[in-house]
Order: sequence, then C-alpha cells, then structure tokens
Amino acid sequence: MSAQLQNAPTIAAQEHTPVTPRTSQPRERGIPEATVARLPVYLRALQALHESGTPTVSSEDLAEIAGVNSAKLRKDLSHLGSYGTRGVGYEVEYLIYQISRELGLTQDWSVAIVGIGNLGRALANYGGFGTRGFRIAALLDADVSIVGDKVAGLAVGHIDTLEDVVEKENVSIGVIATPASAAQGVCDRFIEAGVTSVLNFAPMVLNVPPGVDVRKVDLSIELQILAFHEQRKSDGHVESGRIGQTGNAR
Amino acid sequence: MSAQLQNAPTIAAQEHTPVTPRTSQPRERGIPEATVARLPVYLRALQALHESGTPTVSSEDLAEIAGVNSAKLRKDLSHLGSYGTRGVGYEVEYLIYQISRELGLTQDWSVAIVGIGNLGRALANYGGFGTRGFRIAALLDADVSIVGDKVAGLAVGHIDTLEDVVEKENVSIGVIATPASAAQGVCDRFIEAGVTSVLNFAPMVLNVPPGVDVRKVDLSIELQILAFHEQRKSDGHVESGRIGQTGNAR
DNA sequence: CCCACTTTGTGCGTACTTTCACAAGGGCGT
DNA sequence: ACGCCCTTGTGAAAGTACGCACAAAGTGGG
Repeated sequence: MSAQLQNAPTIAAQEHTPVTPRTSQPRERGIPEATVARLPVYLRALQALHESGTPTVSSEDLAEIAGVNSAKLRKDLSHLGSYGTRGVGYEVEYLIYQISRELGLTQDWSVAIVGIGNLGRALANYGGFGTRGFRIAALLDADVSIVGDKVAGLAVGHIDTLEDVVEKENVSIGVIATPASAAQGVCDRFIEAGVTSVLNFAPMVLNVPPGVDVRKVDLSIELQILAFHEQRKSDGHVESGRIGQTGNAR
Repeated sequence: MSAQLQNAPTIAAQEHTPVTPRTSQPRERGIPEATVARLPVYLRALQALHESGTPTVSSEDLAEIAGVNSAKLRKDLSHLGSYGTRGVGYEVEYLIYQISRELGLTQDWSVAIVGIGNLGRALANYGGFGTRGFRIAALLDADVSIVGDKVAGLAVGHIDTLEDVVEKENVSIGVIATPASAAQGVCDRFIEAGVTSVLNFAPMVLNVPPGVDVRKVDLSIELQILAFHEQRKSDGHVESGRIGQTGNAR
C-alpha cells in the first residue's frame, strides 16, 4: 500500500463547540466541519470543469478529480440540499453557485495582510483571492523602508494604520504573515479593531477570545508530518499510506 | 460560543488505509494520524519553554500553550510511551527528544523546493527548516532568468537538474511551489526520481501512485473556510465557534 | 406507456477522535 | 516512614467521520 496525503491538515481549526443550537429547523444549519473543509476543493474542481465547457458531472467523476470517495462527495453535497439529478449528475454551473453561496463567496470579503515579507508578497500576488470572493483591502508592514512600495498593485501601508484600514475598508479577515514575535500583537490589534477571523502563518498559537476564528497554516509542521511518514516507510514497516484527499479538513 | 480555529486543516491527508498490519507487537507502531498532526505543535511549545529555561511542565500548562485539551494532550503523549512523572509533569528537554525522535527529526531530511517565486523564496528563507531536521538541498525553477540567483544563500538551479539533485543530495521530500499548471509535471519528475513525500502548494490535486505521500497547503481554501464561519456569524445564528487548536490534523 | 439503465441520496455498520472522570503512581512535608 | 496532594495514564462514553451498498428517482429508447 501506500500513501498519499494530499491536503493535509496542518491547518487546523482550534476547536469547536456544538454550533447549531437546538432550533432544529427543516434542514438546520449543521454542515460538518470536515465537509466545509472539502467544499473549496470541490469548488475548484467544478470551476475547472466549467472553464473546459463541461455542463454536468457525475459524483463519480467529480470525486475522481477532487481526489475523494464518491460516496463522501455525495454525502457532502447532500448537506447543501438535493442539487443533483439522478441518472444524470450535477449541473456544474448550478453547483458552483450553490457551493459558493454556502461558503459565503457570493459576497465580497475584505482581507488585510500584515507582514509584507516574501510570504506576504506571495499571498498578495496569489491569484486565487480576487477571483474567489476576496478583496485585498490593504498590505501593512512595520518596516518603514518598504512602506509605500507597490506590491501586487497596492501600496504597502504602515502597521499603525491598521485600525483605520479595518474600519474604512470593512476588513473582516486579517492575515498575519509576520515573524512569530509580532504575531500576537498584530492579532490583538485586529481583534480590537473588530476583526473576527484570522488566518495565521506565524509559527505560534495565537491567544484569542471566544468568538474569534483563527486558522493556522504552518509550513514546518507540514514538513514534520511528512517526515514522520517518510520515516515509517524506511522503518521496515509494510505500511500502507493514504490516498484520496481531504480538503483542508482536518 | 465563539470560535477559534487556530490550526485548521486545509492541508489534509488525502486518504488513509489501515496502516499498521496485523502484527500486533507490544506497543505497535500505531500513532493516530490526528496525534501525529499535533506532535509538531507540542514540539514547538516545548522548544519555547526550553528556551525560556523551564525544566518541567504539566499537561495542563502545555495544553494551554498548545491550545488543546489537556486530556487529549496526555493521550497523545501516551502513544509515545510513559514519559511523564505523576505529581510532577513532563521534563521538557526529554519530551522534546522523544517527540523529535518519533517524528523522525533526529535525522536530517533533504528538501528540494521547485518554483522560486515569492512563495518559494518565503519557504527558502523560512527559518523553521534548518533548525528542525530539514536541510534545503536545492532550489529549482524553470525560469532561466532567475537561475543562478542567490536565494537564502543557495544558488537557484534549473529544473532540468531535478533528477541529478534528487540523487546526489538524497532528497526525500519535494516541495512544489510552482503555478498549478506546472505542478503535476514536477510532481511526476520527483516521483520518477524516487521522492516519496511531496508538499504541494499549488492549488490542485496531484495524481500520485500508491506509496507516495502528498500533503497540500492551499491558501485560498483556508480563506474560504474562514469566510464560511464569518458568514455564519452574521447569519444571525447564535452559533458557537471553536476554540482549542488542532495541530495540523486533519 | 413501459422498461432498462444510470446516478443520486442515504441508512447502517465500522473506525477514529475527543472528552470525562478516576484510579494508579510519585513527590514532599512532617 | 507515613500520608496528603498533585498529576499522569487510561477505561469508557459520546460524538464524528467514512464508505458500502442499495432503494429511490430520473432519462431515454422502443
């Protein structure tokens, strides 16, 4: 056997908590976290299909592209509603819309990136943002020698303008790409300014109050997980690995 | 209510498969994937404690720092063996060694990064590598205009030397930081050259044969997951969120 | 209008995770 | 030495996730 982890979870939700109260409506808002994490993967696959002119797709085919089990994919989609047609499959364009809506991508989210080093620049230049419901509202850094520089068409602002930017641009998601030592401070300022969702690239656990979502992406952690599996392979174990691909799930 | 996801899983293992045959030895090699994903987080927390001169730490305190439930932390560590002392806690230095060993960080792993754009540079300059058992053996790119440039002290090589580098430097982990369109091709070459662990930053699912581990980190997927939760908050739901922090787990 | 074929949506069993709660174990003061 | 207090390690319960297998539901041909 073997393994394949594609999409590994080094990013992880910090915790959970029931969510979805006890209201119990028709189809109560209760999409499993694991499903939410895979929806973006399906969305990407669907967009590729759409661009290639494919009108409909079966769960089998879409699952193949997304790298998951087809039953899992159907169950995931069933949480959104019954958008498929038996005997036919799913209409690509319609499904793209439904998933986008569910993920909240039909509205625009303003993002502010703090820490414009190589990683911050990579993020700013990452094409996937603007095209998927996100708008980079500002790039901020503490280093005055780069403040004013143009990155991805935007002038880098000074970190001290964070609060102003958050308010004026209605920033709802803060991205931290600073060194670990500055992360908590930036995070606190984001929260103080009203931001309730933070994407943290700094290698440290952020301390945040209830109500704030933090997702963390840690490059070295991913490598460490790979090292673990790599070690196992040479340990003389007849292990199998993994295949399939979760989508950011954890 | 509230939430905090810290460490979210946008990175996800593609699949699994039993692993750990039917041998059943004393304490068979069977560390849960969820645990493996958290070990790097504990390791980082422990290293911080070590640097600040703390000799021992209780599961309660370490869990607090790492952002997880203390019972979970104890259970995770129990998979490695009994390295704690009741009534006292864990000896920081000893635990660092044990986790490092388990993760395979006591040996050096050679890493080759392909795609030296902003992201590739960010990765190359990321301090967490060298200090944690990883050695960047080569930086490769297809763009001849940057081949030869010095990045993080290394000269960028041409992608055509990939096979040579993998063999000479004994590369065991390949990092793909290229555009999506080039990712599969690079991945195939890595595999053909003998690499069995790949860390993919390109926004696409890689197709790999059994025996190869692929972990994927997708920036836009993380943002989409945050958008989903952010949307829920304003949906008028009295949701709770999450707290705690998984560590790259799936 | 009916039948054969295809593909969805899901009930169900299994496996994995998380968390609680507590017994077992070790240190320290007296 | 004894006993109290603290913290680990873990059994058991609860919650989640996964994937199989199949009934339900459309499609299209005859």
